[in-house]
Amino acid sequence: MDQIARTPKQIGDAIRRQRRKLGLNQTSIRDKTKLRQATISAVERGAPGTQLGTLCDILAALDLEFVIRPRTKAKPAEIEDIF
Amino acid sequence: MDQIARTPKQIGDAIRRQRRKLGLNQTSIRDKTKLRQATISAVERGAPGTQLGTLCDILAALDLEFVIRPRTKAKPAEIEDIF
DNA sequence: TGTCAATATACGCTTCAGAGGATAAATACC
DNA sequence: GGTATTTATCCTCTGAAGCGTATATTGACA
Repeated sequence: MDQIARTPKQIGDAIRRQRRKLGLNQTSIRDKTKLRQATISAVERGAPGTQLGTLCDILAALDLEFVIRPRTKAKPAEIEDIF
Repeated sequence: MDQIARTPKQIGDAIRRQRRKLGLNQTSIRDKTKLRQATISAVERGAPGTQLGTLCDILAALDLEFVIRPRTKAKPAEIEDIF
């Protein structure tokens, strides 16, 4: 359930997964935050230029949080989007 | 040991803590990445405009990773820098 | 296959991150 | 206190994020 994320792409994926799990669309996230639907889209697609504030706003809207920890020996199965 | 982080400030703090734990200074992170020392400084100080790519580069240099998970009921002790 | 919802892109605009480069201010250490 | 190291801040410039708005594309489903 917890998602390991080391790249913008993995972070975007984890966000999209959780959003869908909550049965929400990008527009509803836009309403919960002050972000545009286009911005949500960019984040989920892994835009590396996404700003930290933007990301934190989205996480809050999805009731998610970051945990920062030393890297684990990656079981490949847990890191799903190397490419 | 794992750090909960919900804001740019908390993320910056966790990074700084780990960097120091590893006995590194900002200049050595600059050498491991292609970032300027001034940029490392800004990230650790919690600049909300920090870009995701920048952040991931720093995490990699410190051998850290993100985990994204549903928010836990915060024990205040674990969330140390609300202000 | 046609239609509506959902997501991805586009244009123009403003703002700001991070670059190079340099220096001030703080911290540590003798 | 004096000095060296480390971290914060400043200047200018370029690139791009996110904005508003609008539209194209994709996806879901009857």
